[in-house]
Amino acid sequence: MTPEIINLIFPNPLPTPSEIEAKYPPRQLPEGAKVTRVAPSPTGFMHIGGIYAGLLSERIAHQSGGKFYLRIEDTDQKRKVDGAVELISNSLGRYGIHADEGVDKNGHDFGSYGPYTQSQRKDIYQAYVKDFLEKGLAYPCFCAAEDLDIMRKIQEKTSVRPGYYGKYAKCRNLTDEQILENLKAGKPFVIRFKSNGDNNKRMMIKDLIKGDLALPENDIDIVIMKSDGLPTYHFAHLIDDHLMGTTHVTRGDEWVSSVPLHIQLFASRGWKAPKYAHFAPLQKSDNGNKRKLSKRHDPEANIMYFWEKGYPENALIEYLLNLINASFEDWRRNNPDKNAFDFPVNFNKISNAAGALFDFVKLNSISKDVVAAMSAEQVFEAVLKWAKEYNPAFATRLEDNRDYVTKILNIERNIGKKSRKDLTKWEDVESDIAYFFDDLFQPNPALLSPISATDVRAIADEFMAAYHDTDDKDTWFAHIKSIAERHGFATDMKVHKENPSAFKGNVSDVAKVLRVLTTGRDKTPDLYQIMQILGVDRIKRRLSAW
RNA sequence: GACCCUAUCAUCUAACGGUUAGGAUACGGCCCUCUCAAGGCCGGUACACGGGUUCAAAUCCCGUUAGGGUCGCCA
Repeated sequence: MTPEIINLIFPNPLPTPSEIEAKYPPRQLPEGAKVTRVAPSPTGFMHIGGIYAGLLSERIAHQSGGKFYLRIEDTDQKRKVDGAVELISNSLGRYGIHADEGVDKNGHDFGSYGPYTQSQRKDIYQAYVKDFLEKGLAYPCFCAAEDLDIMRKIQEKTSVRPGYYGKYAKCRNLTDEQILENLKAGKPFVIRFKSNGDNNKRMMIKDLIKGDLALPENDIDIVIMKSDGLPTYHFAHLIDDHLMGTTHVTRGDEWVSSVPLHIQLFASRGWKAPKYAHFAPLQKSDNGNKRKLSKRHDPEANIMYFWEKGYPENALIEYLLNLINASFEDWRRNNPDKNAFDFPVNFNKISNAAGALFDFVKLNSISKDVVAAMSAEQVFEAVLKWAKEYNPAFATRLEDNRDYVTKILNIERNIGKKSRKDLTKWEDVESDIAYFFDDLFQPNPALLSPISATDVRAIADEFMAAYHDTDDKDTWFAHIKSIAERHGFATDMKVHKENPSAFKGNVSDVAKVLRVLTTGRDKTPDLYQIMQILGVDRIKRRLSAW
């Protein structure tokens, strides 16, 4: 390629590769330290898979004493959305996935291997593209989209492998004169990599998750620089992961078939390629088939879904960790008090099978455990934070009744293994505790049947006549038992079970009357504690209102 | 169409030539019990199919079937 052509392609001055490399010295890291990254595109949508990828990469890096950074891959200007970087940064931060280097929520760089936004690295990529051109490793291609469509149709029709390679790579053999002519005519062009690969040969690839793979060499002359002057993913990967010193690339397994190309690219510059770890993306069951969790069809693909529902951040992290390494749950059982981030993540233990189905049942179960391990105060703060964003009226109620609600949340909490585990997510709290508030309390006398109205009346009256909120639980229950006895209900469950026809019911029916009358529900947490919190006046009112 | 990957309970998975195929979630039962939840105990359910190799196969090989992925100026 003549200097004249290259100057026509890159008229503006560019740094040389060695100038650039001088600014990216090798990282001084201890032996075995891994450098990883998460590299989302700012599309305005944070996929749960992005959290999965971020978590995995972050753990791998930090557990090895290495570095983890965030890079914004915005080379597709069409898909770029305002505010997307902030969303990415906030999303990762929310789950405790902190980058050592990268871009903050305002789009500002931190760290010394930047810039970390690809659109700001245009000169760097172009410097290398120019170098590729000079070395004869790349060439300009003037094929328009329509030309490529025709090419593909012909390939389809003649049943040959589609793609820009071999004799189909028309621009590969353009003469300098032809290139000059096109350039001078102002014809749009891209730069393509001149592949020397042979599709009939296999190359052995070691993937940290998938194991050894034999993939065909790449013979396609892929685009490395688009007509807008920005690089494609493949080229940006080569340049960035080299300069930024990435040692381990963790990414979705849709990239597996590009690995031969990537290795080829690294080899073309004599650079050491990073190690690759390809994981299967989260799946969704669809009519008996599995498919990727999709932005369009699955609300839970969007990380915001979990914010709206109020899933504790820890719950999602634990669930994801469990998918990353199934041994997590054993570890958790043996280390109930440790931070989830202390769990040692291991590439070898990532399943190399097809992607896992996202399982809400399991998530909910984990979430219940996570919530049960929190203090009432912690739950209160978390619910309040959630409500401020998603249920402002409830937030106001919470703030106006901080102590009262904290007491409610404390019912049967932190009593070891028997702690209540009925709270899954913050969204559920409002309806769970509604009956503690007079304006939300809904009487439900239908639940009292088949107990007779006279019995209900008598139970309510007699209970109230001798209810003292200073009584301890045993005294309180003895009182209920005595009411049961007086009205022909068994006080002993076993006695009732042996001879049910001798009684109207048993003491649980008496408790049920009180429960339904005071809460409007037939299923509640411990009634003694509920009454303690409700207070004498409220109980009296509800028992007599019937 | 070509190429690559994958296949164990309903779900996530363990097993790396010899196990009554293990665990967790879910489900069912019992116990506990003022209801519910929790907890304790118990239970059922799986090696996709067909051939090999081997004394021995979920595990290795081949094929079939099924699923997933790639083949873009998207990442």
